[in-house]
Amino acid sequence: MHWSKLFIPTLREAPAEAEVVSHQLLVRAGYIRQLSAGIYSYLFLAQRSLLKIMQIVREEMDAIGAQEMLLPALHPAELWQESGRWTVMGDNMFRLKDRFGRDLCLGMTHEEVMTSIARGELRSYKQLPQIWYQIQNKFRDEPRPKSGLLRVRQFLMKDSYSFDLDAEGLDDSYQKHHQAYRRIFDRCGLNYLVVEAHSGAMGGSQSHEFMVASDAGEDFVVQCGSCGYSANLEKAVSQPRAPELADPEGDLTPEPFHTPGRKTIAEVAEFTGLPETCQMKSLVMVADGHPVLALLRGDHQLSETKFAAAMGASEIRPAHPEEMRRWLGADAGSLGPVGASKLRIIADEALNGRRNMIAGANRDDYHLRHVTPGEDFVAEFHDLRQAVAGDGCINCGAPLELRKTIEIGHIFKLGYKYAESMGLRVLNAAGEEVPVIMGSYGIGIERILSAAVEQRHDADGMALPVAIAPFVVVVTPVNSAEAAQRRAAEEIYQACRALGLDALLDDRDERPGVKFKDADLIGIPFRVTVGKKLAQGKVELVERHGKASADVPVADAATEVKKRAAM
RNA sequence: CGGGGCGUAGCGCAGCCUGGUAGCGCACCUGCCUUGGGCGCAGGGGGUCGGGCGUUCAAAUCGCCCCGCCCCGACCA
Repeated sequence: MHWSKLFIPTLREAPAEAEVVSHQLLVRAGYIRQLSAGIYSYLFLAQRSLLKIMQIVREEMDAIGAQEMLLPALHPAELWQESGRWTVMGDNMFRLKDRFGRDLCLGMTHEEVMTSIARGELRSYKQLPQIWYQIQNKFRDEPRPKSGLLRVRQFLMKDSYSFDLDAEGLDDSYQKHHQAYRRIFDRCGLNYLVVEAHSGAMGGSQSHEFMVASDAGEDFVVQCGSCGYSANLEKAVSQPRAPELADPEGDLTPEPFHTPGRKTIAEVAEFTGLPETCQMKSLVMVADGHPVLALLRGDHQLSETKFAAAMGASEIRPAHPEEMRRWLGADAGSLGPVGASKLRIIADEALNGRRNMIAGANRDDYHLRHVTPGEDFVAEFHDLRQAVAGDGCINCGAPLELRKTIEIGHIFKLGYKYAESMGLRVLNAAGEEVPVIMGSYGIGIERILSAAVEQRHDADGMALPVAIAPFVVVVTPVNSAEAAQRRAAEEIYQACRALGLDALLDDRDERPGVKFKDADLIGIPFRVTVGKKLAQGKVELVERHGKASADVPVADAATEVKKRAAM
């Protein structure tokens, strides 16, 4: 295509509100424009890139036997009421009414619709397995859209759903997706990692996330450099570091001592001269309406995800100050497990086997020393703490690293949740009616583009991988006043097209600097510069990523690009 | 929803405190010039100063209300 005819509105300066690199560059390079908070228009270049990403996704999904469909974005409330998610999704769901006052919503995900199709049509185990997918807009009323295309209210998702007769079949569908996702992200040129994840509001038993390491991301994952264990921080388990000081020996009795004004772990540590690892942190929580005292080692943080899972609770919150006083008789800062009879007590495993620790006394401005779990109070032990960098790997003991990441894909084993709530059953070989076991699998299309920009950019702009760049090569005559350059550039451009390369001819009447800057900014992987060396029959072939440059004969330029682009 | 910041030409910003003709750079248009990294010169177009109400002879500027956007937090597949 001829650049002079295209709409590629590049900017010298990034809009003030863009903070993360991918947002700044996508706007500056004329890929996207914002319509409203978390709502973006994808202009010509973005659309070309997204179409390429979607094509890769399609090819790999089709390769595992998945069948593409397109479901509605507009859903009746009844469907979501059946699964129970009409209420579960809360304010995150866009809701509207039709002219008759009937409730509708915009689809945030499509388990309900897919399940409703399946239950209407699937009758026999002989029809299984099935994998159905679509690439479609999702709508989520995010509390806080941010970071350009990374967290938005309307976005493209490839979502697929598997239907199997039994757990073994689901394993197979899950593995197929896992492999397909690897191929998709490999082909898109991303460096990514696969981590264990928790299932959240989707429900289900097993789940993995595909993550791209980036400071622009919002998820934290821990990773073991030694054995490869990796998990979302919400889910990660670890060996805690050893307490800094050994516990006092013996069957000592809890003993109150005055701690005036010392409320935080740090203040008590400073006051007693003992490390934070000697203290029990007491957090009063409410899980599905029931009061719970959660105990952690002083230096550890509660993982709310793990806590909710341990409680089997769907809604958890910290207790209000008046609740704490009612249940324990003291304010936050002096709370502890000894004598806490009105609450269920659960403790992190790092406290199991510890002796004679310090805890709040349930009396304002007092703490207890010599508190021992199992002797001075009874608690259930669970993994409740958030892993931290430097903890030991649960598998091999090596120190864990913490990385910030962008989630680009997520696969779930749903189990029977939707089949049961929505009545999706088939007859098995024995003629018995059994529920179908499901999986659901998502890829954020725009996040692939954003993550690629985050991962591959420099001071001049983006350097997109060949597979997802809007064009593979741009042919740039340096001096558009020179007919010979124009002619050679046009020939090379045509030769590239003849080889099936997505080529762009920069035929604009601009100074060379402008053309170079623009080409770098929008991130075309290869540039053929037609300039002075044309007199010797040579042009320059420049790779955007790394800026390596080579002189090649005019006649070889297109084939050379083709060769390098295939690498 | 809590905290903070911002809203003046397409983009980046000044002007506001101390009320009195709306400015700068880039971009855009015309002409000349130039042609290997956002070139130069000359001329030109473009503004409900986010919106409403109020104060005032007079409001971008002061007051009140509202809206929008961004960041932090809460929340989140």
